[in-house]
Amino acid sequence: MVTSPPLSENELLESASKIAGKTLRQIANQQRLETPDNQTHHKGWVGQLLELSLGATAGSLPEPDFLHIGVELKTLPLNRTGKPKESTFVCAINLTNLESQWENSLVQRKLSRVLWLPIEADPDIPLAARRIGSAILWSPDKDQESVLRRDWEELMDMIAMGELEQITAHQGQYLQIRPKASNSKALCKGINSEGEEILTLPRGFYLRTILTMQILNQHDPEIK
DNA sequence: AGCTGATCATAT
DNA sequence: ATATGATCAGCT
Repeated sequence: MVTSPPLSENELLESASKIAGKTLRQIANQQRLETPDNQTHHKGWVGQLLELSLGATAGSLPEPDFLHIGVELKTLPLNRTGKPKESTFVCAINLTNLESQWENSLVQRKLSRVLWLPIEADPDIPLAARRIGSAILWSPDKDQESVLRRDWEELMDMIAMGELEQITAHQGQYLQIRPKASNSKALCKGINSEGEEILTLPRGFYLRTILTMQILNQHDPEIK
Protein backbone atom coordinates (compact mmCIF):
# COMPACT_ATOMS: atom_id res chain seq x y z
CA MET A 1 0.00 0.00 0.00
CA VAL A 2 1.51 3.30 -1.11
CA THR A 3 0.38 6.28 0.90
CA SER A 4 0.69 9.72 -0.68
CA PRO A 5 1.67 12.63 1.55
CA PRO A 6 -1.28 14.19 3.38
CA LEU A 7 -2.27 17.60 2.00
CA SER A 8 -3.64 18.86 5.30
CA GLU A 9 -3.63 18.10 9.00
CA ASN A 10 -7.12 16.69 8.62
CA GLU A 11 -6.02 14.23 5.97
CA LEU A 12 -3.16 13.17 8.21
CA LEU A 13 -5.47 12.75 11.20
CA GLU A 14 -7.85 10.71 9.07
CA SER A 15 -5.05 8.35 8.01
CA ALA A 16 -3.91 8.10 11.61
CA SER A 17 -7.42 7.24 12.81
CA LYS A 18 -7.56 4.40 10.29
CA ILE A 19 -4.55 2.69 11.82
CA ALA A 20 -5.51 3.28 15.46
CA GLY A 21 -6.14 -0.04 17.17
CA LYS A 22 -4.30 -2.02 14.53
CA THR A 23 -1.24 -4.10 15.31
CA LEU A 24 2.21 -3.48 13.91
CA ARG A 25 1.88 -6.80 12.06
CA GLN A 26 -1.22 -5.53 10.23
CA ILE A 27 0.52 -2.33 9.15
CA ALA A 28 3.69 -4.20 8.18
CA ASN A 29 1.60 -6.56 6.04
CA GLN A 30 -0.04 -3.61 4.28
CA GLN A 31 3.46 -2.29 3.50
CA ARG A 32 4.70 -5.76 2.51
CA LEU A 33 7.34 -5.58 5.23
CA GLU A 34 8.63 -8.28 7.53
CA THR A 35 8.22 -7.66 11.23
CA PRO A 36 11.49 -8.26 13.09
CA ASP A 37 11.37 -10.50 16.16
CA ASN A 38 12.82 -7.79 18.35
CA GLN A 39 14.15 -4.26 18.04
CA THR A 40 17.74 -4.72 19.17
CA HIS A 41 18.95 -4.53 15.58
CA HIS A 42 15.89 -2.65 14.32
CA LYS A 43 15.56 0.24 16.74
CA GLY A 44 13.96 2.64 14.29
CA TRP A 45 11.70 0.10 12.63
CA VAL A 46 8.41 1.16 14.21
CA GLY A 47 9.01 4.82 13.39
CA GLN A 48 9.92 4.07 9.78
CA LEU A 49 6.94 1.76 9.37
CA LEU A 50 4.55 4.47 10.54
CA GLU A 51 6.25 7.08 8.34
CA LEU A 52 5.66 4.85 5.34
CA SER A 53 2.11 4.13 6.34
CA LEU A 54 1.21 7.80 6.77
CA GLY A 55 3.10 9.11 3.74
CA ALA A 56 5.91 11.04 5.43
CA THR A 57 8.42 12.55 3.03
CA ALA A 58 11.34 14.24 4.81
CA GLY A 59 13.58 11.17 4.71
CA SER A 60 16.75 11.86 6.63
CA LEU A 61 16.69 15.62 6.05
CA PRO A 62 16.70 17.97 9.06
CA GLU A 63 13.07 18.97 8.47
CA PRO A 64 9.65 18.03 9.84
CA ASP A 65 8.38 14.75 8.40
CA PHE A 66 5.44 16.40 6.68
CA LEU A 67 7.23 19.50 5.52
CA HIS A 68 4.43 21.14 3.51
CA ILE A 69 2.02 21.01 6.46
CA GLY A 70 4.76 21.55 9.07
CA VAL A 71 4.02 18.43 11.10
CA GLU A 72 6.56 16.15 12.75
CA LEU A 73 5.68 12.50 13.35
CA LYS A 74 6.81 10.83 16.59
CA THR A 75 6.05 7.38 17.89
CA LEU A 76 5.55 7.26 21.65
CA PRO A 77 6.34 3.84 23.16
CA LEU A 78 4.20 3.12 26.25
CA ASN A 79 4.96 0.66 29.03
CA ARG A 80 2.33 -1.62 30.56
CA THR A 81 1.04 1.16 32.77
CA GLY A 82 0.54 3.44 29.78
CA LYS A 83 3.43 5.76 30.55
CA PRO A 84 6.11 6.72 28.01
CA LYS A 85 8.85 4.12 28.18
CA GLU A 86 11.62 6.17 26.58
CA SER A 87 12.71 9.72 26.03
CA THR A 88 12.01 11.14 22.57
CA PHE A 89 14.84 12.04 20.23
CA VAL A 90 14.30 15.47 18.67
CA CYS A 91 17.30 16.32 16.50
CA ALA A 92 21.05 16.23 16.23
CA ILE A 93 23.05 19.29 17.27
CA ASN A 94 25.51 20.99 14.96
CA LEU A 95 28.28 21.83 17.43
CA THR A 96 30.38 24.07 15.18
CA ASN A 97 27.72 26.27 13.62
CA LEU A 98 25.45 27.09 16.55
CA GLU A 99 21.88 28.21 16.14
CA SER A 100 21.49 31.42 18.12
CA GLN A 101 17.75 31.94 18.42
CA TRP A 102 15.10 29.64 19.78
CA GLU A 103 12.55 31.01 17.31
CA ASN A 104 14.56 29.80 14.32
CA SER A 105 15.93 26.65 15.87
CA LEU A 106 15.38 23.15 14.55
CA VAL A 107 14.06 22.05 17.94
CA GLN A 108 11.41 24.79 17.84
CA ARG A 109 10.40 23.97 14.27
CA LYS A 110 10.14 20.25 14.89
CA LEU A 111 8.20 20.65 18.12
CA SER A 112 5.84 23.41 16.96
CA ARG A 113 3.47 20.76 15.58
CA VAL A 114 3.81 17.05 16.38
CA LEU A 115 1.60 14.07 15.60
CA TRP A 116 2.22 11.71 18.52
CA LEU A 117 1.47 8.07 17.82
CA PRO A 118 1.29 6.05 21.04
CA ILE A 119 2.47 2.46 20.58
CA GLU A 120 2.25 -0.44 23.01
CA ALA A 121 5.82 -1.23 24.04
CA ASP A 122 5.57 -3.59 26.99
CA PRO A 123 8.41 -6.05 26.36
CA ASP A 124 6.03 -8.93 27.14
CA ILE A 125 3.98 -8.10 24.02
CA PRO A 126 5.61 -9.45 20.86
CA LEU A 127 6.56 -6.63 18.51
CA ALA A 128 4.14 -7.82 15.82
CA ALA A 129 1.21 -7.84 18.25
CA ARG A 130 1.72 -4.36 19.65
CA ARG A 131 -1.16 -2.02 18.94
CA ILE A 132 -1.17 1.55 17.73
CA GLY A 133 -3.09 4.02 19.84
CA SER A 134 -5.04 7.16 19.01
CA ALA A 135 -2.91 9.88 17.49
CA ILE A 136 -2.48 13.18 19.29
CA LEU A 137 -1.87 16.33 17.26
CA TRP A 138 -0.01 18.64 19.63
CA SER A 139 1.59 22.04 19.84
CA PRO A 140 3.34 23.21 23.00
CA ASP A 141 1.15 25.45 25.16
CA LYS A 142 2.61 28.68 26.57
CA ASP A 143 4.02 27.06 29.69
CA GLN A 144 5.49 24.11 27.84
CA GLU A 145 7.05 26.35 25.22
CA SER A 146 8.63 28.63 27.80
CA VAL A 147 10.24 25.70 29.60
CA LEU A 148 11.47 24.24 26.31
CA ARG A 149 12.87 27.59 25.33
CA ARG A 150 14.61 28.09 28.64
CA ASP A 151 16.15 24.61 28.51
CA TRP A 152 17.30 25.17 24.94
CA GLU A 153 18.81 28.56 25.73
CA GLU A 154 20.65 27.32 28.83
CA LEU A 155 22.10 24.33 27.02
CA MET A 156 23.01 26.26 23.88
CA ASP A 157 24.65 28.94 26.05
CA MET A 158 26.88 26.29 27.57
CA ILE A 159 27.84 25.01 24.12
CA ALA A 160 28.53 28.57 23.00
CA MET A 161 30.79 29.06 26.04
CA GLY A 162 32.75 25.97 25.07
CA GLU A 163 31.37 24.03 28.06
CA LEU A 164 30.17 21.13 25.96
CA GLU A 165 32.05 18.55 28.01
CA GLN A 166 30.35 19.79 31.18
CA ILE A 167 26.88 19.13 29.79
CA THR A 168 25.18 16.07 31.24
CA ALA A 169 21.77 14.49 30.68
CA HIS A 170 20.83 15.64 34.18
CA GLN A 171 20.31 19.17 32.94
CA GLY A 172 17.08 20.52 31.49
CA GLN A 173 13.49 20.19 32.71
CA TYR A 174 11.93 19.02 29.42
CA LEU A 175 14.86 19.05 26.99
CA GLN A 176 18.13 17.27 27.66
CA ILE A 177 21.29 16.69 25.67
CA ARG A 178 22.61 13.15 25.32
CA PRO A 179 25.03 11.36 22.99
CA LYS A 180 23.63 10.52 19.57
CA ALA A 181 26.22 8.37 17.88
CA SER A 182 27.08 4.97 16.51
CA ASN A 183 29.13 4.32 19.62
CA SER A 184 31.33 6.09 22.15
CA LYS A 185 34.26 6.13 19.71
CA ALA A 186 32.44 8.05 16.98
CA LEU A 187 33.53 11.67 17.12
CA CYS A 188 32.57 14.94 15.50
CA LYS A 189 33.89 18.50 15.62
CA GLY A 190 33.14 20.83 18.49
CA ILE A 191 34.56 24.02 19.97
CA ASN A 192 36.29 24.32 23.35
CA SER A 193 36.36 27.29 25.71
CA GLU A 194 39.46 28.63 23.92
CA GLY A 195 37.55 28.69 20.66
CA GLU A 196 39.62 25.85 19.28
CA GLU A 197 38.27 22.94 17.29
CA ILE A 198 38.09 19.68 19.24
CA LEU A 199 36.76 16.19 18.63
CA THR A 200 33.83 15.20 20.80
CA LEU A 201 30.86 12.86 20.95
CA PRO A 202 27.98 13.79 18.66
CA ARG A 203 24.99 15.01 20.71
CA GLY A 204 21.27 15.31 20.25
CA PHE A 205 18.30 16.93 21.96
CA TYR A 206 15.84 14.60 23.65
CA LEU A 207 12.48 15.19 25.34
CA ARG A 208 12.08 13.83 28.85
CA THR A 209 9.10 11.59 29.57
CA ILE A 210 7.76 14.13 32.07
CA LEU A 211 6.72 16.22 29.07
CA THR A 212 5.38 13.40 26.89
CA MET A 213 3.43 12.04 29.85
CA GLN A 214 1.91 15.49 30.28
CA ILE A 215 0.94 15.51 26.60
CA LEU A 216 -0.76 12.12 26.93
CA ASN A 217 -2.63 13.24 30.02
CA GLN A 218 -3.76 16.51 28.45
CA HIS A 219 -5.35 14.52 25.68
CA ASP A 220 -6.69 11.66 27.76
CA PRO A 221 -6.96 12.88 31.37
CA GLU A 222 -8.76 9.83 32.81
CA ILE A 223 -6.75 7.03 31.24
CA LYS A 224 -3.68 5.86 33.10
C1' DA B 1 12.22 1.05 38.21
C1' DG B 2 14.00 5.15 36.14
C1' DC B 3 17.61 7.38 34.04
C1' DT B 4 21.91 8.36 31.58
C1' DG B 5 25.24 7.19 28.47
C1' DA B 6 25.88 3.88 24.72
C1' DT B 7 24.33 1.72 20.80
C1' DC B 8 21.92 -0.14 16.17
C1' DA B 9 20.23 0.50 11.17
C1' DT B 10 19.96 3.21 7.07
C1' DA B 11 20.27 7.23 3.69
C1' DT B 12 22.99 10.90 1.85
C1' DA C 1 30.55 12.42 9.07
C1' DT C 2 25.83 13.80 9.80
C1' DA C 3 21.25 13.34 9.39
C1' DT C 4 17.05 10.35 10.11
C1' DG C 5 14.36 6.54 12.86
C1' DA C 6 14.98 5.28 17.83
C1' DT C 7 15.90 1.54 21.89
C1' DC C 8 19.38 -0.88 24.64
C1' DA C 9 21.53 -1.88 28.93
C1' DG C 10 24.15 -0.97 32.99
C1' DC C 11 24.20 1.92 37.09
C1' DT C 12 22.09 4.15 40.83
